[in-house]
Amino acid sequence: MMLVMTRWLTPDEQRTWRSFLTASRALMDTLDRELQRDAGMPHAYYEILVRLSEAPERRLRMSELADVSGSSRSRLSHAVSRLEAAGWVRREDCPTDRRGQIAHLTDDGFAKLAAAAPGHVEGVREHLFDALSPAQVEQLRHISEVLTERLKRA
Amino acid sequence: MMLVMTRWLTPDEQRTWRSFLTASRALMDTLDRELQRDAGMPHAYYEILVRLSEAPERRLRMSELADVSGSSRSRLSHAVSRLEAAGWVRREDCPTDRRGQIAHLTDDGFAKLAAAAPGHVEGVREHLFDALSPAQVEQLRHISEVLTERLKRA
DNA sequence: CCGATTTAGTTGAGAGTTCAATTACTGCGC
DNA sequence: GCGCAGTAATTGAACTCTCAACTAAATCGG
Repeated sequence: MMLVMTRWLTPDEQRTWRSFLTASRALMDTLDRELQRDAGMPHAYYEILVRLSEAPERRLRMSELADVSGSSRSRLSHAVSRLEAAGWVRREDCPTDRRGQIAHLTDDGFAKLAAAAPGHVEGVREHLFDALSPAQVEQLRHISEVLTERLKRA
Repeated sequence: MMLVMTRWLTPDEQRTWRSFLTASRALMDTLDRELQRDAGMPHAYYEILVRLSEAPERRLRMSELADVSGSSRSRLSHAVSRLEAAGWVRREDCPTDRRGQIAHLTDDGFAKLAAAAPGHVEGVREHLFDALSPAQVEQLRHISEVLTERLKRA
């Protein structure tokens, strides 16, 4: 029989955890809703377009795009299929690896992104940065980097 | 014609935003996956059970449950249907408002929650609190509370 | 070089979420 | 009381995401 003492959360941790949960959920939901309303796409799709737009020649291997956009491969595959149907992304064969596919942001996709970006950035500013002091921004960055680092190991 | 200067993000804000996005997504994905694997339910369902378990008599009006669990009404409705099918929740008529429904956590549901909680709490501790100093926990709580407060207005 | 393992990417099914429409009831104003 | 705006909750369709299974190609060990 397995018997391990659970390290329950202290009241302070409990409060922190619930606040964090509520805040990040509300923030993401709000931004997602705004993006859906103004640009007709979920935030996950927006991020795919952003990452592609920053890549050299606006091209990225599927697996690399999955990594930087925080998607599973399967999710990315489905998403790119939709983005391709919308005409915002095209798939190309990889010349050096015949298993590979390269996602390429089209001009239409870039235009779409350029049109959506100001509104979205305004949302991020309004709902996140306008609420925080410079010191808190610094703290949040540090905390997020520590967490990201730790979660990458797992 | 609408013409508003976009207040773009500074490099520091950019970095913070992306880190936060990556970290919170990774954290939620990890906890969701663990909960799905160990308890066969997504985190959203787990939270519904938690909130019910804390309510007087383990009963809560649907709309109130939606509020505290951060669900839309529609989402909650679908979710409770599933939880009801699993035998963890029952719906009852509200005696004071004939439009109302009351969600009631069953004994099976409570047992299920009690079984799932230690593993989940361990995950929260491992992936979140073990990575942060007490000062950072304090900072994160404060930041989250500010954000929650602001997002509630919108 | 060859079989075994690993990696890249896709696919389909099932599960969860969203959005808009719908039903039913409450409570307000007159 | 009566009509009417607002509230409670559900529903179905469309969409997104997850998981496991699958194909195909690269790579590794002998």
